[in-house]
Amino acid sequence: MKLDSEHLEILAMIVDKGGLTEGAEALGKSQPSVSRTMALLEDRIGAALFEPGKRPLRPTELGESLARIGARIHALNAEASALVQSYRKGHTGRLRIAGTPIFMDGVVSTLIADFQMRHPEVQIAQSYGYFDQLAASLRNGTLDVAILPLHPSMVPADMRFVPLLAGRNVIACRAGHPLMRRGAVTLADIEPYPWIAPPPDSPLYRDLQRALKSIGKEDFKVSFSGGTLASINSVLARSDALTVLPYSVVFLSRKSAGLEALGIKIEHPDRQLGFLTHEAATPPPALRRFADFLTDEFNLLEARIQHESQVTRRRG
Amino acid sequence: MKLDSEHLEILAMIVDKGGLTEGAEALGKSQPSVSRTMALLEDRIGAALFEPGKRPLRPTELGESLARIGARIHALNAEASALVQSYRKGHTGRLRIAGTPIFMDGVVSTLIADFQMRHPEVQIAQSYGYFDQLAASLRNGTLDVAILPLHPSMVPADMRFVPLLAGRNVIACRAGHPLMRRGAVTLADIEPYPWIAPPPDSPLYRDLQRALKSIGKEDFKVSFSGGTLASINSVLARSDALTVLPYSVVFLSRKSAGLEALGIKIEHPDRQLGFLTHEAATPPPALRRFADFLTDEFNLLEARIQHESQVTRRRG
DNA sequence: CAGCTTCATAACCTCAGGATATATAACCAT
DNA sequence: ATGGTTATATATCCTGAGGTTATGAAGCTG
Repeated sequence: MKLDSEHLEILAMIVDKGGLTEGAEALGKSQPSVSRTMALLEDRIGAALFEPGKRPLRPTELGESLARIGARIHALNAEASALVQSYRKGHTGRLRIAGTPIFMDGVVSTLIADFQMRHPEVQIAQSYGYFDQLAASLRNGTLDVAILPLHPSMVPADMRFVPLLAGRNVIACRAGHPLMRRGAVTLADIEPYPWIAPPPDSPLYRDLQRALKSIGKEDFKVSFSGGTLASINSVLARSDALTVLPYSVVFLSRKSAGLEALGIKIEHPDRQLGFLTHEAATPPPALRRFADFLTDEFNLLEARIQHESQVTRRRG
Repeated sequence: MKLDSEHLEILAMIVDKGGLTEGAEALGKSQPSVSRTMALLEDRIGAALFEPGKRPLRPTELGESLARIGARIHALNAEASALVQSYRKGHTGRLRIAGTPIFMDGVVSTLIADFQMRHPEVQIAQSYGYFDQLAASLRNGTLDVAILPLHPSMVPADMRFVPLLAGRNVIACRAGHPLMRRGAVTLADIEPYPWIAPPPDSPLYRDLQRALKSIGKEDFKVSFSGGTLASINSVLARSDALTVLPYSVVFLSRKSAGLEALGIKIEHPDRQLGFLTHEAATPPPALRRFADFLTDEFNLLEARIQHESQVTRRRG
């Protein structure tokens, strides 16, 4: 025999309120409705839930026991409703975020930490990938949002791309690097130093090639390649090697990693960092919160970078 | 927003079984039924419960969370069903039992203890009373069963009386009483001893009067009156006083209280100990169990008393 | 015991949710 | 790839739970 949980909840409310009429009112139902419902329940279980012939309806022993269970069911049901509400508002849920490694490690991961301070109930699953893989994951629904540098013309038709930051690249080195002592740096200046290269399949590797070509340097010596940002930072900090990194990454890890950007202009990649989502997929509500958060934080970051460059320019 | 607990239970089953079809089967419903139910639930909460475009249906994060709650609701619901089953079989419930004090204390209370060993989930509320009050309580539904000595002609029309034991009364005294030394006891023998009387409003008091009158004793000295069985036993054991008690009570408290019955025949009351119930009331199922138990135990008791008297007679 | 309050019943209507039949979409193996 | 297999969704119909209002019956109380 299967009881209707709703019936048990109604019973609990009646017992709690001390009467059928008050219980019905508290439930937002009519009195006859709950009366009939209780009659039906009594029929089903084949026993009285209320003492017969008592006018402020008083539960029997069995009625009281079932009411206790009904109250617990009600609490669970309310918990479920609250969970749904929280989810719909974006305060709860799981967010699957992926992006290109350097940006994820250098910029996004710190922002994710901030985001989780505000929304501890949002579980974030982060992974890495480049454009093709990211787009595929978005399409097959295993990813909610991708964060990567992209040229507007490269955005697939079935996706939406929201730019967050201009993709300015710089040549980075350790803070105490010999090149940092001079004001302007020429091609000849950087000639003797070895290079750290991002993984060969990454866009940054091609950026590095193009950047060096743009300042007239066709071939270069690679002393280290293939590492993640943490490795790159380590090697960079303990050697006189150079590399090409997004300025935002250098900006954010200056203090912690002891990095600086050389004052030499290199070609800007015609891409912007932004996030990519699949139009067809219904995004988890938490994504909206995260996207808003990212937009705000990147605006702030951009403002800080602007401010910094003005101060530096004024000083220099 | 109020979710349907049933929906959550179905969701839990689908997630548990790993697919909609299997879940439907486990629930004893058709596959389209649960499919539509889940579609309805998704509509209501405005979010996906299952990853879209996955064929062995896989729950989303939200779906899994709600399924967990659904499973807990299901457990509570099952608990309620089990409670009802247990109640209907008489293994659970509350039993309000009342009766005349001497019998309740001397016979029934020990049986209640035995009964509760077998049915620990049956809560027993015991109280005391005489006929009028017991009948009134049965009629107004504050009592489930009364245990008292009654003459068949005195059973009210709206009630049912089941006799359990013949109402043989005896003169009781302490085990080492001077009268116990002689074989047959005469009226003259008991002349010098004081009497313990039950409460004056009790049937036993009238029994006492009639019993003594039946052996030719019109007036008697009362040294103690009005106590419960515990008091009577105490006084009886520490004095040479006599009293009239049901033989069953003496039989059961011989060892513990050190009582004996005199070998003098007194008038039998024309009543039988039995239990009285209200015909109109729907009895709690546990009452049936208790009534059956009482019947069995009293049969056993009667057999033990029979056996005893035969042994005594053979010996004496 | 009259009047108030509380609960039960009646009559009506809507819609959740049961079933079967069938379409459609993933999955899998060749 | 592609066709067969399996899993899920949709269509349609039908029953009954449960919502309503109106009204009757039964406890409770002064």
